[in-house]
Amino acid sequence: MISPTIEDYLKAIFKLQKGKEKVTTSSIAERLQLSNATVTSMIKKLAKQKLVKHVSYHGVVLTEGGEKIAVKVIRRHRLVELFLKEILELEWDKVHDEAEQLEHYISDEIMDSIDRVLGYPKADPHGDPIPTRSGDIEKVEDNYTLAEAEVGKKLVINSVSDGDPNKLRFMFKLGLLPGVSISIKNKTPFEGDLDIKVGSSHYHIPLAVAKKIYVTQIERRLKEEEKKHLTV
Amino acid sequence: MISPTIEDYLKAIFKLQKGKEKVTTSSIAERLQLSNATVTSMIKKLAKQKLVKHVSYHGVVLTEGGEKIAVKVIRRHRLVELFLKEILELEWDKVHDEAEQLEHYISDEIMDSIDRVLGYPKADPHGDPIPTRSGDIEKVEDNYTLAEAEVGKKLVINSVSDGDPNKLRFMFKLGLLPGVSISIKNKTPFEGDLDIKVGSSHYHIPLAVAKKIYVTQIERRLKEEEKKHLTV
DNA sequence: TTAAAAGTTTAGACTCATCTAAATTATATG
DNA sequence: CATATAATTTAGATGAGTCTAAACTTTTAA
Ligand SMILES: [Mn+2]
Ligand SMILES: [Mn+2]
Ligand SMILES: [Mn+2]
Ligand SMILES: [Mn+2]
Repeated sequence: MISPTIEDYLKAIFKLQKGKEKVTTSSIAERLQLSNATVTSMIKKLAKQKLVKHVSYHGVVLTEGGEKIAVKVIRRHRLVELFLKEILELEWDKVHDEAEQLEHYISDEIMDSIDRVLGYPKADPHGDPIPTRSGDIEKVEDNYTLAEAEVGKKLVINSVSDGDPNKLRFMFKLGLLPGVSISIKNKTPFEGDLDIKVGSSHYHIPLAVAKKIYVTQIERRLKEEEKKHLTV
Repeated sequence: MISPTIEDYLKAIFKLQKGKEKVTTSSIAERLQLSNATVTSMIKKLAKQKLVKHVSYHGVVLTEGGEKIAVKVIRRHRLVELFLKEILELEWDKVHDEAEQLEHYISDEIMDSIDRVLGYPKADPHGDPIPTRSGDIEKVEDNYTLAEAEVGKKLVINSVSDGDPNKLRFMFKLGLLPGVSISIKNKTPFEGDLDIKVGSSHYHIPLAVAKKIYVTQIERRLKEEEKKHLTV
C-alpha cells in the first residue's frame, strides 16, 4: 500500500512544507528529480488515498495521516544515518545516500533496536532532530544559514545539509560540525566568500558552503533556554 | 540492471542447484511463490543477460556470472542475519524475514563494516556458512536431515532451516541449535515422530521438525577432520 | 506406440511508476 | 483588461514484474 516511492513523495512534501512557500507539483518534481506530469499523477493517487489534499493548479498539503508517515520515514532515515556512523563507522558524508535506501526497509522492531543501541539519541550526524517514536519532532528556533547571519555575532552550528558529500567533507576538515561555535569576521559584498573564525582558526569559505550551514546567535539561544526554564 | 527481483531469482536457482534434481521453471515458481508463466518470462530475460542458461522445456543453470551474484546475495543475507541477532539482539526466528528484504539494499561498504564488527564470522545464526568476500562458500560433508539419520549414532547439528519462525522457536526451546550434539533414541515407524536426546534431556519431536535439522555423524566428522589435518 | 497427463511456454492483460507532447489554467505585463 | 508566458494537468506510451487462460512439448503408462 505505502511503497518506497510514496514514502519519498510524502517526505519531500513534508520538507517543502517547512518553507513559507506553498508546495507545488513542480517543487516536488524538482526535489525528487521527476517530470511534473509524473508528480501530478502520483499526487492524484495520494489524494485518493487521503495522504494529501490537492487543489488542482493550487498546490498540495499533507493530511494528518500523510504527515505521520512522512515523520516516521524521517525518523528511520536519521536513526539509520546515526547508526551507520556510530556503530558501523561510516564517514559522515556517506551515510545520507545509504539511509535514503534503507529508510524504506527497516521494520519497527529494528528501529526500536537501533534506537536502544544508540541510547535514544536526539539528533542525527548532521544535527537534524530525530523524531520520537510517537512522532514528535523538535522545532529549532532562530535557525538561519551562515550565509544570512550577521558579521561579528557569536554563532553556534545547529545543523548542516546532508545532501552533498563534497561539501560535507570540506566542512569536516574545518571542524564545521553541529554544536561548534563560530563567528563571521567578514563577508565579501555581492554574494561573495566569507571569512570565519572556528575556535582559534580563521578560514575563508565559499558562500555555497555557508548556505548549507544552519546557525543560531548564541545570545538569543540562551534567552530561549531561559524562557524554557521559566515555563518548566 | 540487477534488480532485487533478479537477485531473488538467482539466489533461488543457486539453492535449487544444490539439490540433485535439475532446476525447472516450476521448482523456481514453487520456491518464489510465483506462477510458472511469470518464471518462464523472467528466465528468458535472465538468459538474455547471460545470468542463466536455459534450454526450453529442459531447465535452467546459472552461468558463472549468475552464480557470482547469487553467492554475493547469500553472503549479504547471512551476514545481515547474524548482525541483527548479535548487534541488534533480534530473536533468531525473526532475522530471516528481515534479511530477505535488507539483503538487496546493503552496499559493499556496509557489508565490509558488518563483517568487521562481527569479527569475520564463518556461519549465520542457523549454522549456514557465510560466503567469503571473494565468493568462496564452505561445503558441508555428510550433511543429512535428522529425519534421515540413524538411530543410536552420535550426531551434531550443522544447521537448521531458517524459513519457519514457529519451528525455530520450538527448536530454540529444546536447545536444538547449531553445534549441539544429539542422538536419536527411537523413530516411530511409517514417518512418525522421533525420540531424541539432547544433553541429558529426552524429547519427543515431530518429523516435520526433524526434517528441518541438518546433522553429521560425529565419528565421520572426526574422520574428515583427520583427513584434513593430514593433507595440510 | 500412442493417448492421456504433466510440465512448460506463449498470448494477452494488468498495475506501478515513469516519460514526452499536447491541452488547459493561472499569472503577469503592456 | 486582454493576451503572452509560465505552471499544471491530461493524453498516450513504455518497461518491469506479475497474472490467467490457452497452446504446445515432454513424459508416463495403457
Ligand atoms: Mn528514500
Ligand atoms: Mn542527516
Ligand atoms: Mn530477498
Ligand atoms: Mn539463515
